[in-house]
Amino acid sequence: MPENSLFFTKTLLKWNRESNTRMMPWKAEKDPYKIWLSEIILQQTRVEQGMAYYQRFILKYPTIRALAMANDTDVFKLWEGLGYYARCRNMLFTARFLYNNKKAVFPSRYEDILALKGIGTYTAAAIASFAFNLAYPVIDGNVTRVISRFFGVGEYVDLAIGKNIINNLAHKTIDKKSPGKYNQAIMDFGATVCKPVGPLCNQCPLSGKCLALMDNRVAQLPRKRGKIRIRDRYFHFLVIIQKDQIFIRERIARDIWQHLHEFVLIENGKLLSAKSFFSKCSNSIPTGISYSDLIYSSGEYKQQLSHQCIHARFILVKPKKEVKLDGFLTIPIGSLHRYAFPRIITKWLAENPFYSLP
DNA sequence: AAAGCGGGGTA
DNA sequence: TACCCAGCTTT
Repeated sequence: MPENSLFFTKTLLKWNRESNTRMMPWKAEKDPYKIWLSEIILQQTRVEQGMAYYQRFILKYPTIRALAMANDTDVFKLWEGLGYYARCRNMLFTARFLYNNKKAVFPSRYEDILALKGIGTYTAAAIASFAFNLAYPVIDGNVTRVISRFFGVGEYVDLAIGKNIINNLAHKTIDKKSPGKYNQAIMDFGATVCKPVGPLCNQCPLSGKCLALMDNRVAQLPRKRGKIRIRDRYFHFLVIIQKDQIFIRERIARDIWQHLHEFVLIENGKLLSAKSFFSKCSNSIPTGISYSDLIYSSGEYKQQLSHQCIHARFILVKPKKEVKLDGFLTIPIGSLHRYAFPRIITKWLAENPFYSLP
């Protein structure tokens, strides 16, 4: 087994030197701030999806100080569409923490990096190895897959037992001399060769000693526990327009899309037509708004989240009586673009420009 | 240990 | 459809 582990490490480094053609803007980057940003953006996010966001962020907020000074609305606007918005919140918090308490210097010890909000074991190891060449193995989806296949780990990798085995193997196989290079190598290898589906075993340099391949279990590994169940929710967005102003508010409840914005939201057990919406939800609808104020009602918009499926209808009204709403911002329609909204709302906005509506 | 959190790509 | 992606935090 130790010789297999050495073969594994050497082969990945060799593959990285000779065959790894994957290019990313933050490769060879040494600024811990930029590495941090790239790693946060890439949590549960494909490189191709995060690339443009990274470029825009670096341009607008090139330093810890710049990010610490930014206002929340602008930063969330830049994050809009990327998902997992707690990442954005935590980055802002940590940037301000570092700026106010650490002279805007990013910590260089693994434990100190790990202690920062929004940074877990993967991200701490990535920053420690890439920026400071410390020998901490990254363990992400790629690494878990490559290791579990090559070493034939059949335990559930999302349970403590399997995690421990992967963790031990990762520590055993990391190259102590070039941990950054090695971490980069194994992730790129997992993304381009040892892929989740359709791995390129026929041209894989590890195939000679890959236990999963020998046992014909490549497609079965890594093993994971059962899947989650998805909850359906039905959102009715009441879009209220009054003298070229529109009502929006920030979502602050303990729910999805925290710190993004929305219109008046009324949730129901099922998706209602505009007409039944006004009759069935009358006690949730702000006073002074009635069916006779209806200008337009959209079809069904759907969005699949990791744990929920959102069904939404947009109902546009222009109340005849003046309405006031507590907790809402009234902003000019022309300023909508400054605020971050969930994808389902930006999609509706894009397809229904207000100038085209009656 | 399990749940919750986005959005998009791929077979 | 189902699965997964350079995961983390809270329950």
